[in-house]
Amino acid sequence: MPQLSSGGGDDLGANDEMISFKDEGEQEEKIQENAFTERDLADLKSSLVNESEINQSPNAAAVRRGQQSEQRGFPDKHREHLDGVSKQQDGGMYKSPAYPGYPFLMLPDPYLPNSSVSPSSNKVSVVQQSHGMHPLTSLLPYGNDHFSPSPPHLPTDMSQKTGVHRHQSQDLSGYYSLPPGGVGQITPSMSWFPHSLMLGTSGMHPTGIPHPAIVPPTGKQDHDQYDRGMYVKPQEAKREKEPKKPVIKKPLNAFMLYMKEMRAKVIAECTLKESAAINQILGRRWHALTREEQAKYYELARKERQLHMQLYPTWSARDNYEAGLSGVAGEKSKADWGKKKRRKREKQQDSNTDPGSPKKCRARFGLNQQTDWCGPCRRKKKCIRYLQGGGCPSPTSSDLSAIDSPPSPSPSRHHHHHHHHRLLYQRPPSPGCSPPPPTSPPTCLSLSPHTPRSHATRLPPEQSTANKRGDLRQLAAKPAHTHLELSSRQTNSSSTALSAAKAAGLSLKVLSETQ
DNA sequence: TACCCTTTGAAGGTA
DNA sequence: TACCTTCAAAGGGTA
Repeated sequence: MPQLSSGGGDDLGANDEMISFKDEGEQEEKIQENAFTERDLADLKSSLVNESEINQSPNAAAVRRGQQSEQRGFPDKHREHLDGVSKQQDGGMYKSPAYPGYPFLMLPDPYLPNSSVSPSSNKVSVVQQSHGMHPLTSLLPYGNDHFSPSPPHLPTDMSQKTGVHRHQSQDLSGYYSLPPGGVGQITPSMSWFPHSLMLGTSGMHPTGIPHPAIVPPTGKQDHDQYDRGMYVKPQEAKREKEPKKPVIKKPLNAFMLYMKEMRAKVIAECTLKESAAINQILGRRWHALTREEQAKYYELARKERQLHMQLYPTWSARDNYEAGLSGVAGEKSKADWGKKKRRKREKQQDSNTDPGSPKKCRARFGLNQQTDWCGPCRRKKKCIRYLQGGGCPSPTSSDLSAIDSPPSPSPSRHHHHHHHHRLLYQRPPSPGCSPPPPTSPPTCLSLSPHTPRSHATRLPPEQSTANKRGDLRQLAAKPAHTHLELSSRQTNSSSTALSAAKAAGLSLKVLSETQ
């Protein structure tokens, strides 16, 4: 999340630490450490002032750890803090019935009318209503469908492994305006009550308020996404002596939140339906957002994570991994997992072909020339510029690392990039795609996958790695002939030609591919 | 029917 | 510490 962390107002890379919002606590620290956040997020923070006292605890990370370790003994310090949080929240953001659902009970002030960021300007608004979802669903990463009535056995299942214990609901008391201390006496299973009680969602069984993040362990989520209210169908629960563990989904990150909101818009504008293409557009739009705009989503995501932590103190992302591994629960079957593992191996095998290089932008240019770093280096990731120990391309392209190819990367890497762009070009959005907004980069995939230079400085290095990931996946999935062709061409090309290709926005690659 | 694709970000694991 | 992998949403496409 470069935009938020670009230190000193320059490009994102300035401070790698800019991985802001990585964690509430970390974020807080980063904010304090980085001048950027102080300035660029001043509005955000000011708008969040009320909440900052609440959620941006001195050390949110510690809060989580504390929560997780709470089962071993919740630190009094945290308890006090959370009590304070509860009190503050009681009189604050959650008093409004306008947010009758998790997690956006926690909607920050910026999303309130009197905030510095007006709701109208706030893109974090109603999303996917077209899908018959609650107007706030867009802000409800887990969807309001999770609040469908009657999940009966919740306590039983929830008290099982996945850390769905609710005895940390003293934390929730803050979010749900429960009297401090009152919730603390609630049993793990009972701690769910605050949800329904506080939400005032009529018709919901007090005990049946499922958390949106929880989905039935079986079945494809896509098919039951609007019926996830039930962790396990009663009949199934009865049938199965050992009900499958519910799957607690990961909290949505900022981009996911953004996607949920903007997807409908993109679909409407571009008449696209293919999610892959839509997501590409969304990714570009995401980079086109201003820092402030992105900050909203990061803040939402932060709160989302925070609430998720509080709801599932012992939950770990690993749980879902393990779900796939064990095949006991989770959306991923063993077969799926095996495929992923296979793909993983393929990736590793492919990466092994890359000799790698000790050289790094970080080391070569130093901190004083971070602007010359490649994207990954800015993120303290693997340098893509010296992968092959080759020459250093124009630093100006570093931010376009997603599309820029390393000077002379391994064939495999070229392959990845190649396929990436091939997809871009061969699977363009429908012609009905409307032109991008003035302030946005092309929303529709154009011949130049490059993000406009004007945005380059804000382009998160993640784009690079993300594309690499995508390319790697494509590598595993796509035939290699085009890759070989491109590789040969590129390997025979001079660095000048490559530079020209870059300058041409990869047109060379496309051309070579179509030849 | 199940998986793929595609995006960014977060988290966890590994060396 | 750096890097890698997986998962989160979404839904048309594909085998």
